Amino acid sequence: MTCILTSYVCMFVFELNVICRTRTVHALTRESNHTGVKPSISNTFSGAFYLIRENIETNVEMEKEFDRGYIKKGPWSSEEDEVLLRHVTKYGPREWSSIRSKGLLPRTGKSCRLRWVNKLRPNLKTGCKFTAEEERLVIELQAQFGNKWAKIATYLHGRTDNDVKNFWSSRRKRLERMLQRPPTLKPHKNKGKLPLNLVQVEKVPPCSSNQVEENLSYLTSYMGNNEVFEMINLPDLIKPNYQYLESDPLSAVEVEVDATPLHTVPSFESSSGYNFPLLPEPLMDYPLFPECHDLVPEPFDPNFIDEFEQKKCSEGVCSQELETMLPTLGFEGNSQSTSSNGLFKDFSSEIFEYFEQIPTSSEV
DNA sequence: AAACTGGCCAACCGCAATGCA
DNA sequence: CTGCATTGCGGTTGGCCAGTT
Repeated sequence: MTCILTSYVCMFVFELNVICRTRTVHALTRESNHTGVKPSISNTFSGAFYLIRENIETNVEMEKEFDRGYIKKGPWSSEEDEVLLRHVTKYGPREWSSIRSKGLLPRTGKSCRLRWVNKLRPNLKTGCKFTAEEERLVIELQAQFGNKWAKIATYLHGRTDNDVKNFWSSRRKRLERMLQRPPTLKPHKNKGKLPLNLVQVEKVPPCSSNQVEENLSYLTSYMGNNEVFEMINLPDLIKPNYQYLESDPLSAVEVEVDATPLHTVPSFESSSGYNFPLLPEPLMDYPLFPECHDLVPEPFDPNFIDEFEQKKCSEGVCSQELETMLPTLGFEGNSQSTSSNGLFKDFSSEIFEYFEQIPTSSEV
């Protein structure tokens, strides 16, 4: 009896999770209602489609469209998200192509997978900026692995390869732009701060975004100053294995900027070249922005996906799957996190605005 | 107030790897 | 072994938004 009740509670809570998560996604992401695309069957179809399938209505025209091979592209609707989440709940994050072949969504398997991985997966730190620590980690890992974003992302709790890639890309663009254009010190950008050219490098702790920029401004403002170029070319002291330093001035500057004084970064092996600490497994804990803590109720489970395989249930959603999925609500078996705070703490306040709008069963 | 610019991010595309018949 | 389907990954694009001119 207890089990049954627990299952029902879990089911209910998971449904809430599904609803809230999809609402959250769309509260956080900008719904592009004005994409400029003409309203056509392409636009109206996908939203209506799940209703057709879910409610087992028949709309011959739309079914024909689907059968004709119509594939929707572009932004995802909350309805589509819900359908996708239901599929993943039922079958696990797999069989992406079957979502289309079963007629659940007019999306390609690739598109579905991408949506799940980047937006719907549990424990994603959606809308949360990279912390200084994450930034530093990305820089280190990128130097170690190159542009292996998926690999790098496994070391960053709650970040997708797309997140890392975008972060790196915009960071790189920023740096490029700053190097291309001699900085003009604008007073309004340095309110209450020392003039950038007075910043002492040795006082700058390991990189945060602002500090990186300040450092860069400091460096670029001294372009042409031999002393600075000597500093930039310190890789032999700091990161001797960087081969590309001399050929890529941008990288050189990045390294200089990113190069933290050795004594402040215990994880660096300074004596035997640039040996990053071995990272056989994704890091399980790292500092977060205070506002991000709530988004990550428990350590990331790198085997999350595997658990679907181990716990594949013959029909519907079993309680084990729910346990796997429910960590996003703090139901991972940790009694402390099942408090009311823990239950909804990973949702922004916005979500409850949406939530209140959801009609109750009696209203429906 | 309008135009411009840069940052951010979601999503697409092409290619490679893998699995399977 | 081969060909096809599926999955995963990295690069790229395009749209929105906020800040600046």
